[in-house]
Amino acid sequence: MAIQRQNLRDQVREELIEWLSDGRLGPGQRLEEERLSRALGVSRTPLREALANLTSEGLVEAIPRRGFRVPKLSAERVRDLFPVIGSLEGLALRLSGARALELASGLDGLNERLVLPHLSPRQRAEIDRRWHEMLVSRNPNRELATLLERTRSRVRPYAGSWERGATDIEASRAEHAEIARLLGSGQVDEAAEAVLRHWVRAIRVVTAWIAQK
Amino acid sequence: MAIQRQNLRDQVREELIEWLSDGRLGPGQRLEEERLSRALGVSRTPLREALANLTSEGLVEAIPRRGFRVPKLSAERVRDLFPVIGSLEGLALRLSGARALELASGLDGLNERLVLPHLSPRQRAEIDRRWHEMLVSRNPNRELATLLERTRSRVRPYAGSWERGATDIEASRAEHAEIARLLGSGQVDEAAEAVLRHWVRAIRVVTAWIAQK
DNA sequence: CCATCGAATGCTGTATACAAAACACAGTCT
DNA sequence: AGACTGTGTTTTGTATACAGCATTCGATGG
Repeated sequence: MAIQRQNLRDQVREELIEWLSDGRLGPGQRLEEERLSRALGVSRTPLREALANLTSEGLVEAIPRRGFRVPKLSAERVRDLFPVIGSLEGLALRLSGARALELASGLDGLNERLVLPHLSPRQRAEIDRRWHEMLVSRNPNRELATLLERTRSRVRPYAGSWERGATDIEASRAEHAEIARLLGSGQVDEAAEAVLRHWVRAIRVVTAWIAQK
Repeated sequence: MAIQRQNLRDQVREELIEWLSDGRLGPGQRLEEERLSRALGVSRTPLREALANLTSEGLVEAIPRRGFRVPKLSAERVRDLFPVIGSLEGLALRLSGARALELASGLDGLNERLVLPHLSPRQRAEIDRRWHEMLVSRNPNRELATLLERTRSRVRPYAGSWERGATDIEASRAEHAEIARLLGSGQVDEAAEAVLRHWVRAIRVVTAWIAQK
């Protein structure tokens, strides 16, 4: 049972996150308040409150006197955010402790699907997302969980790099497998380090993809 | 020279953060929009946008149909946030690399002042804040810096625990010194671990202080 | 034909107005 | 006496109106 949200601000917020995730709002796009509010069926006030909300999470950016935009793809942002996510996921693992042991098989199951040949970049990104989601699912720290979720949603627009050629999918699969193996054998600290390395290595891949576009 | 902010939303935001930091707005307090907007000299619209903004950072919380409040002190929040901060500061150190070496003497200088006998809890908290600020000042990762700053500002209301008796000030000083020593000798990874331990140990102190109040 | 200046248009930033929900308090009923 | 209901007041949530800035497109001059 979903929580009944009572104010438009939060409903609009969730809807915008949805639109940002599925690409209906893409990087660099300008968010014209009048058009958007009509599309959402609300007035500009709750829309602007939702946008102000998303601004501080970095999902949209506000340029004074020029309104709101979806941030453009930026190699610098990838370089900065990926290690942060890696570090936070590592912390999540360490805080999961023994509860993380049982994750290994589930992680492996998802991981195998990552390399299926017929997948679209979007599908692959979705599997990867769920893999990382499962990875931290035993973490009891709520603040960490929301922080991770929010930070990860900021790198959602970079999911396009999962196209063949751009990402060495087999390398990712192997790293995932190694992390799951370490986890399964109780080497949580080592797994945490491997997660960080995994994200740091991904920087090269994604920045190269950005440059080549 | 401060950046000339052009919209009221951001100005109000900064002002509210100021009020939250210096205690003019204390934990549990209700934020009546009409009164606040009059006090700030703006209308409710930019105020609400600023509040919506602060909501997603956790500095205020929104209760539907009941407005905005300053979050109450909560032991759970301390347990959750402190390790996150510790982990992020550790990452900041590791990303600082060799640039962190030169920090040691400055850190020690501040650290000595932490134990001066005549300080108020507020002054001690301020010195501690500046110590940690300096600790991560060589980190080149902007995203990490803002994330750290924001997360740290959420635990600002817990600064009252710096009163004598509540916090073992000497223990903090010793931990700071150890971190600076590791840093000075180039053992950055060990320093990062020590920072995390430092924050984890502080959980006990601060939760005890909350309970005893 | 190109460049530069200016007016028009569209959009943002802010204020205000209105409706609906929550709260407080008093009066009434059990 | 205690609890409940009803009314008045306060406060939030949303919509709309208005002013001012930015951008764009066209006109005019070189």
